[in-house]
Amino acid sequence: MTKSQKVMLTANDWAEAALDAIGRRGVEGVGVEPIARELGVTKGSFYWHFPNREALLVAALQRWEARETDEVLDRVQQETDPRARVKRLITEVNTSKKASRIYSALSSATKPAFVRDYVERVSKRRLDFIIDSYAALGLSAENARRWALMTFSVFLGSLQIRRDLPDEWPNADEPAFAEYVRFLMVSLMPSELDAASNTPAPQVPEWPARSGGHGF
Amino acid sequence: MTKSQKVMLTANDWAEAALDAIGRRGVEGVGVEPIARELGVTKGSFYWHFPNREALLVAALQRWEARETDEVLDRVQQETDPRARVKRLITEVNTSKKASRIYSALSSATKPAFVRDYVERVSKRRLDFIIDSYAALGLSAENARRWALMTFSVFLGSLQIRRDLPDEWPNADEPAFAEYVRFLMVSLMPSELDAASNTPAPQVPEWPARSGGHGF
DNA sequence: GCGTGTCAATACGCCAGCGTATGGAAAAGA
DNA sequence: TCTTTTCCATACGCTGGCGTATTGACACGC
Repeated sequence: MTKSQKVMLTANDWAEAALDAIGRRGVEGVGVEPIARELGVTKGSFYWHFPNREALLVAALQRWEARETDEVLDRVQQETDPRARVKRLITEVNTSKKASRIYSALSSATKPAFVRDYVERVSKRRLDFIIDSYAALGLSAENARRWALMTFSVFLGSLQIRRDLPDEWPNADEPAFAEYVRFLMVSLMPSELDAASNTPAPQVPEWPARSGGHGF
Repeated sequence: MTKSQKVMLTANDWAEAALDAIGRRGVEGVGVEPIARELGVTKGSFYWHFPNREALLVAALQRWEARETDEVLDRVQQETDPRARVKRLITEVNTSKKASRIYSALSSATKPAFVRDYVERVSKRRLDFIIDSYAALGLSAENARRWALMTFSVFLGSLQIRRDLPDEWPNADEPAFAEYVRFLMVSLMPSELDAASNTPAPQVPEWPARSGGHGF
């Protein structure tokens, strides 16, 4: 354990700093010399831990993929009730402004081509998880997919709105936030009729009309 | 009219090329020398039309803001029926893959600080337009806002899904696309009960429970 | 104590991109 | 025709960031 007082950076420290830089300055903003300055060292340290800048990006992306799947999904997956899962997913929008910035920065990145692979895997895992949650409610495969796509869209779109129009988004401590969450829960949850309509696998479309709705 | 055969670039040509570069390489990818190469000229041409790179970005953003408000909204605004407007907005997701890439690149950009102002104005105009569309259905201000936030989220999230998970998104020519649009229309449209419940401006929440839903 | 391995600082060459300065060609005006 | 204006090319200096090479400072095993 070599760790006197000079802190001794590890490769994970660099990867974490790179992830932070992605969130604050985008993928293009990940430079070894700028990050070295932020860490209080020079790039002489970096090129001992990594062969080049691309390896740093790979390490950061691996770290990101691990966190966005294992940690986040595990936290939502502890909810056994599918309805609680969706609600948890919605309220999860307002947690970790930093993680959402990283997601959007990676989603819009193009330059290192392999970034797209990580984004695609993480996004697909999330979507599949939501699909499974809706399927657990008894929906057919097609319907579960439709509901999941809409819920995932709301999740992603909410992240962007909160970033682009922060004044238009209710704060988590305001009552408007809880009201909006309740509103979304009603809108993003199929009614019992939908679920019940799925037991014998009907061939007719399961959502052609709406009898009631949000009325009271 | 000086315009023999040497094409004679104008400032708008540069701004348009910069917008295209934003969509393909992000805001950081807007360089005067790379764009000059793409236009078949040198930067000697650029610095005659613009004082510096920042001015090019401003010109590109002004052009973008004008297009995203006047053109797009006018195209949707021609629909007088609020329901048709929302449907038009949804199907508009699948048009112009390039425009959506520009939007997302600008939305995740941070470096020139004034980019955020343009994104905020364009986003707010779009959201306000959707809010007005729902208000035209007879919803209260709070409810119109809630529905609009959800619809706008679906719109933005769909753009991201189509970019991050293109395989999971139905093509416009497949029947699954039309079915999903119909599904969204049902989900993103308040029922007549909701609208009717708004005439005397009731003080009780207008969406506490759901009587029916997507069942058939 | 003494080498060995670990981590970081320094110095260097390289390249891409910004901004400037200057010159040139061709059309427009006089 | 001669000047002026318009638009672009060329050449230059400058900066920031990448990658390499070399050296240096500790810690630890022996």
